[in-house]
Amino acid sequence: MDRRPTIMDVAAAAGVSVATVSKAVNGRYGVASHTVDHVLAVVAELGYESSLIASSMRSRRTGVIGVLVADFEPFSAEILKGVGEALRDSAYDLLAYSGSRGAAEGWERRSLSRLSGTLIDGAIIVTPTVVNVGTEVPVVAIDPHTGPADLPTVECDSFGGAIQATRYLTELGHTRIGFIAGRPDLRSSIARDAGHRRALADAGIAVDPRLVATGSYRQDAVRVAALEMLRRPDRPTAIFGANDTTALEIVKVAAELGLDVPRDLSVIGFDDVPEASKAAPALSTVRQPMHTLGAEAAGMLLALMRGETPKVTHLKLPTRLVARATTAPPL
Amino acid sequence: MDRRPTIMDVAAAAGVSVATVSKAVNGRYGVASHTVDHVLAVVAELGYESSLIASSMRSRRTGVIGVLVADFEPFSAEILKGVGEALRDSAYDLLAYSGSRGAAEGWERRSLSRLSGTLIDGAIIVTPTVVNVGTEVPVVAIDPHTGPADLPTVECDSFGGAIQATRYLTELGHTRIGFIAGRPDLRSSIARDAGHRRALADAGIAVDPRLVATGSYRQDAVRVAALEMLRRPDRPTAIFGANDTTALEIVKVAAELGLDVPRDLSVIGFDDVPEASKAAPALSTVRQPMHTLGAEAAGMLLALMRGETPKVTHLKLPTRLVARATTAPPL
DNA sequence: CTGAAAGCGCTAACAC
DNA sequence: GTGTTAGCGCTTTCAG
Repeated sequence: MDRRPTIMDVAAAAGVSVATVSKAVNGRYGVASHTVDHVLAVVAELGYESSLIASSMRSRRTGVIGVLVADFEPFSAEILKGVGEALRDSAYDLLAYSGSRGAAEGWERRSLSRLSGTLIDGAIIVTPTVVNVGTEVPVVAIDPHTGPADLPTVECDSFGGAIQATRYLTELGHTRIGFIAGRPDLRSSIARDAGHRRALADAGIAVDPRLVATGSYRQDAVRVAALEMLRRPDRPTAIFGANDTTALEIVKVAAELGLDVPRDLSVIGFDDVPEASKAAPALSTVRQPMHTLGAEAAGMLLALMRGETPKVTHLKLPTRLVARATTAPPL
Repeated sequence: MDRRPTIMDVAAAAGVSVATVSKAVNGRYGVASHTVDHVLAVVAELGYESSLIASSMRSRRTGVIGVLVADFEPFSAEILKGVGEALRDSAYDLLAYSGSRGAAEGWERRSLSRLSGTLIDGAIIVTPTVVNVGTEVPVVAIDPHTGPADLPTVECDSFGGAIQATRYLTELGHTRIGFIAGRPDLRSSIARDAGHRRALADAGIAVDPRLVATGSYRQDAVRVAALEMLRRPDRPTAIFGANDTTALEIVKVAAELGLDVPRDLSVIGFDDVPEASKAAPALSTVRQPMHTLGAEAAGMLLALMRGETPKVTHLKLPTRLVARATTAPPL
């Protein structure tokens, strides 16, 4: 726990000024090469590393890209892997940040504000609910939740994906299909709801309002909704959960109620997070390409940071149905 | 992209000094409550958020915990989720950092040095190769790679896990069992090698040095090793890869060589990252509890940061064999 | 109760 | 080619 050497320590040990050390370390011109060598030797000997904070405070460029998430949960972790892959060969460090109160409204504004202009040169915000953030650095949003943003965005086709999910259910022969939605104020959530209704309409099935509930992507709310829906005498034979976490919770509730999945109840989710395929039974779902989402956002951000204007600033990626073990024809 | 308001802007708008703003924002004593109210109102109006960097530069406490990784790959992403879960209800922000040259030796020293004492109040380092890092903040290492560290550590039982893997193979009837190791200088890697040999010895099988190679956890090296091993006339009927990434690459090479897994070759890995179960065929492996690893490290770090001395400073968690579709008896 | 002023470690002008 | 100096935005004594 001894004190980390500062640039002053190096300067003193090398017998030069701090300015010279700074120039030597950063490879600036105007320093004799033997001085550079000497300084670098002292740097190595002392194990000096410039403080990211102090330098970023002055220089306004840090070589760090930030990924802002509400929370490190499965979805954002997958995104992060994608961003990491895309940035692996770039010269950028990657910093992922999650505020302590991820759930609180406005986390993205707070995090961005705390980091931008100083610590990071650019940011990727994952599932922000607020997107009109004024910042000093380029920002790309992944799966933004509110209306059309002025921010460049990358997301998957939630509408189309939801159609795939519900259509799959209708094609299996289900007619009583429940839907447990995400947060009603969120864009992707609304799109999934709309897709569900469209598929139902396409199959000539009327929407039963008692078979639609709001889970808000929150475990407790999903549980309440699922319990109520599944205790009905005319309970649905299939439920579409607006994301995998929702769907997994539905499966759990069904099990508690003594219902066999998929015999008594089919369940399908959305996302295909790793947990979906590891669940028992493995969850049928609609896969969104989370790695690609992250990688595309990274590419877009890099372009923005180079001062370019990306040709596509609102990328929408396709989804794919992944039928696994929680779906079957109705009895 | 307008400039973020600084504390000076707030002070000017509120007609007070920056010192007063600082005190009001941070809830320090010695400010009239009506002044506080007024300042806070201005803060809200302007959308001011203190710069994490600037404050950390002065105050030495930031309320941020850092997770340092070489790279955001599957293993570290799982750890991160575990840490995130454990810290969800704490007051700490979580910051995960990966330097641009994650592969380079000494990344952990560099990252830690750049962040510690300034940006973060404590750190969890994932799979560091260097652990004698002198720092100003408490540090916990997960799965450290070198000898007994003076640092508190959390890791899984690599030795026992490797025994499980190889024993499973011998029990299936394999006698020619290859091993593609990780980096020879890494602790967990050495332990897996040792476990493999022990299980072989237990089964009365002599170690054939031609069936042991070093993959260094690097795709290219694994490929070379696997190709060489599998092209031998007396090729092994099973290979144990020191981690899942290694094993997955072995499966790939086998396929290219026209070998059917598991009919012609059994493959088993180590870790059970999400990718293992999603692979086709699904990878048999030894599961290490990555979430728990992360959560335990977080708990330990929190204790350290509170100034406590954790009773256990070197935690070793058990592993579990997960037999899936890449293992079968030899022909 | 409030404000002026001194830095935290570093970089970038600008002198020498 | 090298050193001096002025801040970056903030917190913290210490006066008033």
